[in-house]
Formats: sequence, structure tokens, C-alpha cells
Amino acid sequence: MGTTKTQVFTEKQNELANILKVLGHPARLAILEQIAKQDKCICNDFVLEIDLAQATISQHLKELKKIEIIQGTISGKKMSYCINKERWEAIQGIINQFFKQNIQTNNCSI
Amino acid sequence: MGTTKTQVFTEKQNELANILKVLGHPARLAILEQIAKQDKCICNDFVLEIDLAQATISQHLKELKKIEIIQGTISGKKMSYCINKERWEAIQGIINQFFKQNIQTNNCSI
DNA sequence: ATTTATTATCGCAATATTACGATAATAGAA
DNA sequence: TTCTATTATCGTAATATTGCGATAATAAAT
Repeated sequence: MGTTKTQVFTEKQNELANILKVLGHPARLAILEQIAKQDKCICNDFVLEIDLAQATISQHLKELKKIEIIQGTISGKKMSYCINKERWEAIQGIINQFFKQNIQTNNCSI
Repeated sequence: MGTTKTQVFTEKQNELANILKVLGHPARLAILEQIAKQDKCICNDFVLEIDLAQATISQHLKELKKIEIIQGTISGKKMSYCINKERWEAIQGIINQFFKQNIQTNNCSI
């Protein structure tokens, strides 16, 4: 227990759930917002802006990298993170596809 | 520890993160899909469709109710769940607002 | 009144997540 | 080379989540 029973669900459901789960943390949203609007995006920037330990920020960055919504390049001793715009839009698309499904509004008598 | 440091983030970030977190589970996506497309939506329907114990389904329904994306009405001894369409669309809007923020694409040399 | 069907809740075990200090690893500066 | 800055990773503690069986609660059926 404690583990999600992924075998029970479709690939699509698991994939979307995983994306949403990663996005479902305020620190990760804050990081994304900051990367999106800023020019130079190194990990230390986040540490200065967001009141979390450097180790914690680094962990969150790793999660975001896993769903490929951001990517990092090494530039000297610093790390430069940026949005993977294609993936960003793809994710937006996947989410919207979910929300655009037809909703039966006549199923409940409210 | 183990707790998200919500004080550190904006109301908006926490709110969106919370919504995404709830949506970030395949069982809850499956439930939403089933409610959305079906006509009669009682808890037992989910138990028959989704291979999870009744107690587990009930718990997931509770999570979904918390963000008000679904609502339930008692009809006899059965429970009728349906999508809260207004909220559904509002959530879609909140998510899209996040994704529509301007992305600096020239921040990383890739 | 008793039984049955339906759903919520409780209590628990297993696992995951969050956060952080300490430390490693690396590159540039002195 | 030695020091410093930057970032990742390890280990760990606290808490949260997931899932389930058992049980409670309620309404309908018998």
C-alpha cells in the first residue's frame, strides 16, 4: 500500500496524473513562473526568491525535469534552467484535451 | 517536515497547486471521466469499473468534492455524483491562465 | 422488524513526499 | 594549488498519501 495502483488505469490516465502531480506543488509552480518570466535562470536565483533550502529547490527542479517541462544546461559552474516550450505547450494541450471532454449535465438533479 | 511550506507561496500558487494535486491521481481522473460521460453516477458504478476497493473510491470522491469539481446528491439510499460544470470550467480557466503566461524563450542557449 | 444494499468513516500498514543539513563534485578565481 | 561558489546527492525525520478490511449509518425491500 501507499503506492498508486497504476496497472488499473490507462496509459493516458497515468501519464496525465503524473504530470498534474508534479505540477501540484506550489514550489514547483513558483519555479516555473520564475523561469518563465526571467532571463537568467540559475538554481541559486530560486533559492534567493523562494524561502526553501537549496537542497529542496534542487529536488523540485529534478521533478520538473522528469516531466521535461524544463531543461537545464551547464554554463560554467552555474546551471541554466529554461522552459521547454514545446513540452510546455504539449502539456497544456494534454490537460485541455482532458477538460474538453463532453460533460453530461443532465445526470444529476440539482 | 513532510509538510508543504504553504506560507512561503502566494494564495494563487497554493490554490492551483492544490487543484492540480487532487487531479494528479489516475483514479480521480478515471472517476471524472466516468462521471463526465455517464448518465447515472453512483459510487458503486466506479467500484464496478475501477478495480479499487469501495473504501478507496469513496476516499477519492471525497478529495474531488473538496475542490468542488464534483458534487453529490443523495437519492434514496444511493448517491448521485455529477460534475460541477461551472467549477470544471473555472478550473480549466485557472490552469490555462497559468499556461498562458509569457515564456522567455531566449533565456537558455540550447 | 429484519434483512439487504449502498456509501462513509475508522484504523491501520505500506509507501511516498517534503524539507533540510551535511557532504560531494566541479569549475572558476585568487 | 587553494579557496570559493554553485549545484546535486545522500541520509534522515516528519508528515502525507494510498489502499484496504472492518464497521457504522442509513434507506429501501421483504
